[in-house]
Amino acid sequence: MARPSIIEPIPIPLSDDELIARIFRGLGDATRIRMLRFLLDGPRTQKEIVAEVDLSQGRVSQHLSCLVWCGYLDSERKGRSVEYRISNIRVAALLDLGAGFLDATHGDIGTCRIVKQED
Amino acid sequence: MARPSIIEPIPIPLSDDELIARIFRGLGDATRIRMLRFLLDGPRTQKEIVAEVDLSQGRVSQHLSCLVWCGYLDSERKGRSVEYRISNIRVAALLDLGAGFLDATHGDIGTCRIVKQED
DNA sequence: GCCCAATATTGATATTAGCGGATTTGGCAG
DNA sequence: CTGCCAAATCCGCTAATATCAATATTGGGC
Repeated sequence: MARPSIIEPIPIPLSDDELIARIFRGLGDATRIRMLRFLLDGPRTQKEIVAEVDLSQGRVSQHLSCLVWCGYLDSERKGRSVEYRISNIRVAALLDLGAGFLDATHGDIGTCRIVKQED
Repeated sequence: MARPSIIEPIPIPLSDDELIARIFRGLGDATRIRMLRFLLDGPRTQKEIVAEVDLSQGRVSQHLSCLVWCGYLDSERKGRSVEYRISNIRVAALLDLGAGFLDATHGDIGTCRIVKQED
């Protein structure tokens, strides 16, 4: 806020609310959750991840690059493979909290027609 | 998948991954984050919330009903108003963790073109 | 019952973002 | 350099969803 718009030093000025929302939106996809939970067991190559989640390789690659960019994962080239790993204990903490929240609310979110309508 | 579509006993069978993802997706909107953070200060009526966030009433109402349904907020009729309050300490914990994560990653998520592309 | 304030809902629309499949790039072995 | 495996990118498609504007509903005071 209160930033000279003429210069535009950073791509786009985003509010704290928007940034925090994006943190959560990054976790707001079942495929990414699945990959993250898989990686809680230890580092894996993309190929292993593709086999685990049973999605097209291109899709998995996109999700992984998103997760790395946003800071949930680290990646490291290993020969022709790329190995991915959970970058931060906060990721595990977030996943735990989310799961705990789900328990506490008895999965009501599964029927929310705003997060996903399917009456 | 692999379920007799004739009977359809429960609305829809959702995987744990999908449910956890939805927990986060519920928090994945700047408007909802803004309202939740405002309510961390204490209970407020919808009218007060509308005034604070400066958004259309209809939109606020929808987001609030989503937040209640999904378990982030409780609501209580008070005369002609409806008062909303954070339902659960986990909500505050999630918001804190999200904010902490944002700090730790220096807001890189703001430039992720997958969570939101705007190169 | 009547009227108004507060909240809820609906319809239309634009944008976001997930997906499979094809193509391209990078890296290692012969 | 050639072939091949792993990964990254691009493309068209579709579903999900945030938003506005307008309208409906609900509760309270008179």
